[in-house]
Amino acid sequence: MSETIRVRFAPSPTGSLHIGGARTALFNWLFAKRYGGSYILRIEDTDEVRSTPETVDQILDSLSWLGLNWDEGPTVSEDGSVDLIGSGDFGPYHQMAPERREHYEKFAEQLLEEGKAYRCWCTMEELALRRAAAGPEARGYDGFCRKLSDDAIKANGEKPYSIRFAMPKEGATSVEDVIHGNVSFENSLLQDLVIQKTTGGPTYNFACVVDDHLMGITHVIRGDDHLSNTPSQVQMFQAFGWKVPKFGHLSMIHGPDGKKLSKRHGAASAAEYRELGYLPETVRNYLALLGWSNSQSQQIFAEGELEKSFSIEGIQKSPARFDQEKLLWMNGEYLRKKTPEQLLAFAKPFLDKADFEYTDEAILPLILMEHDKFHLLTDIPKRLDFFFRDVEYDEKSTNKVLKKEGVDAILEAIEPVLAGLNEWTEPKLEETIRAFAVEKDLKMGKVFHPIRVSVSGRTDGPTLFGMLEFLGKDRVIARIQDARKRFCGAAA
RNA sequence: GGCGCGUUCGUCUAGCGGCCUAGGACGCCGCCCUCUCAAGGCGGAGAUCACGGGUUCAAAUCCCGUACGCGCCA
Repeated sequence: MSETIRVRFAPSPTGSLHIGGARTALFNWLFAKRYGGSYILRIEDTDEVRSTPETVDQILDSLSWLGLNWDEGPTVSEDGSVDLIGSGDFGPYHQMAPERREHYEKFAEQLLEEGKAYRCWCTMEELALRRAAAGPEARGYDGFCRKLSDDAIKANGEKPYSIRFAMPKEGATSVEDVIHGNVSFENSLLQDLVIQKTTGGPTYNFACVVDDHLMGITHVIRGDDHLSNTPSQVQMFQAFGWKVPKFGHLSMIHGPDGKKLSKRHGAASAAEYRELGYLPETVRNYLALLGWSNSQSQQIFAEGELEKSFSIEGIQKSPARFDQEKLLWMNGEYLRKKTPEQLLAFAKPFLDKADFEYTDEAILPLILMEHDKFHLLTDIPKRLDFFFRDVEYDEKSTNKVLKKEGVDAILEAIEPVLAGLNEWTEPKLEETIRAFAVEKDLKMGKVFHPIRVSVSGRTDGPTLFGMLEFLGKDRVIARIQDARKRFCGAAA
């Protein structure tokens, strides 16, 4: 029997989209694309204290940026406003919605009636007290209220209670995991989890089970950190007589030190990588390669190729460390595939933030000139700034090149040569400056480098003659004169 | 502490009993190209496949144990 695959990504809006969350979303998305299923987005906002509308917006924004568009879930309208009820046949797509909360209450009540769950009046204090009394061996809930007599229950009357799931204590629960294979857990170790808090709200594990069932989820693909919760969830599915979905637990992403990736390691959210100047396709491609590969160890995937080659078999069980170096290399690869026009469009937000004015017509040929050198979108304003504003001289560069014996004389001598040029073009400039070096019996570098640093302020940059052409005669000569005064001790 | 998961070059990985004197990619090193910086081309170093036992004619690949790491619960 071939049922239609339905997967979901279910973030809690308590922070921006973490890079690990982005990968979980990506793998769900890829899974749906590859096996012809639906990818659902569900917001798990049961944490009333920490969930905020702003973080919902951020998460949706990051997902959209990465191109991980959902088939069902919250909707974002033209003006950017978010509707959490969303569109699709299984909504609302967030757990705080009244309709959803009614479901959780109804199903908790059902378990209560069927004797598969029970009311628990234990307070935190009582729990702590009994745990202390039981000694260090004691673990989890002691089942106090599960054993309560009818009279005792009546005696509790209207006092607030939580609802606990009555976990079976015999046998074992097997989790069917498409990545790890079958994993088995002893039931005696499973806790009688609270499914409804004293406040009336559902707990994470319960809401998750109810929603996964109601939304027809066939494969639950999530992080390895949930593997240990899974047998409890499986038990709940079974208590309702619901079909248990298949699971797929993805390994974690670690920082370079092997510890869980966090802000401590630098950028940890998708939004940060966007701001650093990474392309969405880079982040997508790189994240896919963390824990997945095809048999050819292919590195770069063209548009649409990833979702075609993706397969469950290629998913790695072990955790992966996040390698910033490789990400940077990959971004360079993707940047080089872009046309100057595309690069300009992508770089716009960064150019507009830069401290200079530019026009598209002026900057386009410069982007072309430097095309192969960018690793980040932020490199575009960084490498091109001196074409549009005054030179900022790099101290190392001026020390190394301009503050040298004989440099002033060379620059002084080249000035009239450049001033006398009536054809200010790249080939003509090259011909003239080379001829100058030959005539003066100087090595090419002896002439090229001082000019380069004088006009750009640094040793690295675009091809010299192209740069001179774009700068124009007046600015070149003015900058050479200025540099001589400032660094070569030339008379003012 | 209990349970669970994991372990191939520094890093991401290929490998699913003989093709492995372990392949690719990032990074690193060298050379070439060259007006700098990149990019590109070529080459190199780098993994006793965590360790110890089995099974087998043959194991990175199968089984068992140990160690270490991580996760969940407490």
